[in-house]
Amino acid sequence: MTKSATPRRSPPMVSDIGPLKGHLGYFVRRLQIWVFQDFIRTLAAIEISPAQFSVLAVIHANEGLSQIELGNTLGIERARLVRLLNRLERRGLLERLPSNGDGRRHALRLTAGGQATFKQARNLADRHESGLLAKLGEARYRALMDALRP
Amino acid sequence: MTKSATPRRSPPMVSDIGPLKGHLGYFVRRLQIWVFQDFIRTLAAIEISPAQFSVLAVIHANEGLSQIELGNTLGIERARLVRLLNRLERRGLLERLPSNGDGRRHALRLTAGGQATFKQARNLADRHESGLLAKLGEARYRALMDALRP
DNA sequence: TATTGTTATACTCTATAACTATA
DNA sequence: TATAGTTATAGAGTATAACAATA
Repeated sequence: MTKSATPRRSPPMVSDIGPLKGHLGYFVRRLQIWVFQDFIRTLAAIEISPAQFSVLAVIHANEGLSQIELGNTLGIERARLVRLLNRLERRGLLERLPSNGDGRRHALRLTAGGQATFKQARNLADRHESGLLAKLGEARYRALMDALRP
Repeated sequence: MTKSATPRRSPPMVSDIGPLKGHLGYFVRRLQIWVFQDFIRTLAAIEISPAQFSVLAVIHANEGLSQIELGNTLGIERARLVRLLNRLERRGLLERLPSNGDGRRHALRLTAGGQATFKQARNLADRHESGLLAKLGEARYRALMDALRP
């Protein structure tokens, strides 16, 4: 090929962000979007979003927990969680079993297929994380992790 | 009063987050939500969201810039920006003037009312930021700022 | 009475595609 | 042909309220 097929576009001209320079929330938001976009791209082949990955991870680590516990752990509203779980259940990745003891609760479990998908997801998520470390540099990555972890 | 009027609720039981412990994106997301909720509460009285604040701030610092420049600066898609600006224009906070030179562009400016509202917003946003520093502690706040700023 | 899961509604955000007017 | 702004649509996230079943 002689030349790029993509049309030449003017370099995106960026302006002064003014007082946003002094706001933590602005930079946290920009980083979060950038990280999630990379995550989504990396796991696109298996169609697992960041929220779905977090749900599978917590169920995997806490088999039999209830929806309310899952929601509290991840900060997801219980009404929102219902639809999230519906989709994963329809995909055959998890099941809602009757809870022993409390008739109001469901005990959440990954199915065999859910375990397999989660294993793939974890491999891709690890690749994503290594990519972050490479792009941010070890020092900055470590500084962020140390400052962010509660 | 003798007792709290709010019903007693069981302490939210939180589970193990498993492999999420090793993912930067998880912690960045949790922090971002926490910071934005605080921002929204602090500026609730004047009904300015984080996105609206960022738009007012960049227009204030770059009077006459175009929508595409504003979008590039903040990472906001131009289609989304249209509705954001519509609302602020309807509230009388900004105006879209004809650009000299290029008939396709608008030159964005804050109105007098927009300047006044932005001044209020900046005061409240500063209070929000001081609150963050107090809640996170100076060391952690500084570490985050240093690691986040590009 | 309170809690768990569910349904429903409304609003925001994000991602596209297509249209227009201008260049 | 490409760009700036606009409109429209669909999907996801967020915030509520209300309901049934169970405690």
